[in-house]
Amino acid sequence: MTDVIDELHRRGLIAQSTDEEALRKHLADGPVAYYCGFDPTAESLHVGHLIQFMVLRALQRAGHQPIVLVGGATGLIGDPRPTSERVLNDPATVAGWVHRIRRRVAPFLDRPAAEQGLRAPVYVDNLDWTAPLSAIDFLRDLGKHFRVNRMLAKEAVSARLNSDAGISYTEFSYQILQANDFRELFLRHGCTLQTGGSDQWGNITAGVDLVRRTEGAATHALSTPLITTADGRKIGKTEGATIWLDPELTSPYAFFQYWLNVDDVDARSWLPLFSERPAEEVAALVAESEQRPASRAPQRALAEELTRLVHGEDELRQAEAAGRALFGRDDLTALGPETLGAALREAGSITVDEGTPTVAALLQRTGLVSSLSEARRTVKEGGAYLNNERVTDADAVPEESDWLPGGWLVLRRGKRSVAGVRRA
RNA sequence: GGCGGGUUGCCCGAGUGGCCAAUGGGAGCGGACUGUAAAUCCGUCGGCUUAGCCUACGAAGGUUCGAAUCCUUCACCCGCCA
Repeated sequence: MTDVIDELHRRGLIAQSTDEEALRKHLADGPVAYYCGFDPTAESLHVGHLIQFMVLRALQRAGHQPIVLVGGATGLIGDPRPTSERVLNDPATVAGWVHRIRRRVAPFLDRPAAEQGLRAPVYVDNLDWTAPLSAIDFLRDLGKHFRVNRMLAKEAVSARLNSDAGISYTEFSYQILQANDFRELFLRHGCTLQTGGSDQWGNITAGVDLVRRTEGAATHALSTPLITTADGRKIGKTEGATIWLDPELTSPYAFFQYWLNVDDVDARSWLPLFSERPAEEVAALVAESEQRPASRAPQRALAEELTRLVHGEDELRQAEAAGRALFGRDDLTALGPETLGAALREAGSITVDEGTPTVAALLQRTGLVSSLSEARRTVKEGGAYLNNERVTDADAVPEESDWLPGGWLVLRRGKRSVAGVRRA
């Protein structure tokens, strides 16, 4: 059996760790309960969170016991960002996000448990033990174990102390809550390893320290590096929009397309992180990309594997088929109403009931452009297409003969943005 | 508390009475080239009922035929002095 730590290193998933030899030995001694926490700061997790699941899954495959924590409590407090204070979210909203996120996250670890007989994940919410905590308990039982000097030295805190924004007492306290999570999970589930992003390192080690002080036990920690594009931007942000894991926010088609369009440099460096293929296959795909960039081998592998992981096999098939249909540049009438309809629904579509609006209006209504002025501009620039034919008059109304079988119009802006219009 | 400087479009940054929807750069968007890539080049880049009109240069008033540009008050930011 290969060592998980070796695998994680090979894939570039480890940024920092506590005593690595001790951790290796600990993992070799038998199943270890380990956890990673996710704070509900939005209604869905995004592509940036995927890397945590890669770590969780690798450990699960190695026979260990995953625990997934959704921070119903810490999400109400907010961990200090280096730049500015967070805006507090409404408790009811946060509770809603907790449910939504938990539901979406299940397949990552539940599926391997069901299909490969691996250990099923335990789901917890830190609100369960944090809400009952009184101010007296908090200050006497937890606060006594934290030296302010050390708390101030944590990177997240010191960055804020040196900024104009300063830091509220609320966010300053965050690390105590996260540390207590580790302690609670140690006591409740025998959890001895915490994983998370490198930006969480201070909070994670605070937990390791707390468990040592209060329980006299040694625990471990691993952090993942921050994944960025070659030009230094965070993963999963395109044209200002975030790529979410929730299909209601980012369609499986858009998700698939995001990975397919990653540029060569990033695709090569990201593939080992996100692919669970054997090392040799990953290396071969990267080599192929270097010799024959047009193959887009790493991009395809990423798109395929991750769409399958996040959205499932069926959605993957549909996203792939939609891409093929819409980017084929073939005669659209050759597609057949079922294929065309399915592809356009994946890509995004609208329905018109009364008389057909102008092309400009349709561009706007499908969301391909944000205003009529932009629609006119796009047409003028030669970037608008109706059924793969360049549109020259923004105010023209599609003719009867433009409607494709099934009652569809295919609208495109530029090379990649496609939307369907369906006649009711 | 005193003195001085600043607040311009997504961001940076010109503009100091009409020729300003506002120079330039970046981001974005489109086109060409490609591989649904990068780089490069070209174009575009507030809105609308688009040869015109409306809204915009921190906020509110004022002067003027006419203001981003002048005056007054307010808010915020940055220096120097206390």
